[in-house]
Amino acid sequence: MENMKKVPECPVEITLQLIGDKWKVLIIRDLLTGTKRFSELMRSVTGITQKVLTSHLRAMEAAGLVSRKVYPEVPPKVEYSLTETGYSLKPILDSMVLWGMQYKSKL
Amino acid sequence: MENMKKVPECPVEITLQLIGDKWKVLIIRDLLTGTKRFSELMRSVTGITQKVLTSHLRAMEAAGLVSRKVYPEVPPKVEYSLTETGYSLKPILDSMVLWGMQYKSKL
DNA sequence: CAGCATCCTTCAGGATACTG
DNA sequence: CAGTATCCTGAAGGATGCTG
Repeated sequence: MENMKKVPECPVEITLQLIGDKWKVLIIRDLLTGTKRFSELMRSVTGITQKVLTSHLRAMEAAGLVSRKVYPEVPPKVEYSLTETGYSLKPILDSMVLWGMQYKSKL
Repeated sequence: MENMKKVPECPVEITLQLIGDKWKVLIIRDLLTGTKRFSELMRSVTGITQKVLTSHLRAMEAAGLVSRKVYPEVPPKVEYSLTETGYSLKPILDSMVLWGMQYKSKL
């Protein structure tokens, strides 16, 4: 059973496995400001397609970072929000924002 | 001239453009502990190939994150280290390490 | 509205061989 | 040792159409 490489020893690699992806970071950034509907995310995450947004939301849901709430209405309404674990990523995002601003000012 | 999307407005996207890549994060992590030779990086960045390591180092050099020092010897000796800008990424890496550890302990 | 199903393209990254 | 040069594959992601 050498296929248990799902859990790397190194902490950074764990983090990368969960959010080491451009789209995921952008989705989390937008969810940090509060609950969003699917269509809102489609608009706020510039350039993402339905398929990609869906698959990433599913993956993050499975990882316990995002929760999905379906309202049994017509037309359908689905809201996504960060779980406590997902929200705990905020420090990482914050430092990325801070660094990005500093880097930009040096250009 | 709509091809000027090289500099996104959003700080997070700037950061992602420079280190939004699994390999780059791992390379930076290893350089944070000090100057490394090419072969040392090949070993410490588990699983990376020569070509990929080279291309990422070049990109990070161009971005001003990494400096490359060539010693005119035989056999060749090349050392890579973080620039001040590159080192300033440490808080991001630190928060990723911290988060990774916390997430792991919840599994 | 919030998706799922398909098909198709692209290119990051891997494998291999060669060199100053 | 530290690369460069090719070739090649897979899978991430884009485009489009359909539906509960």
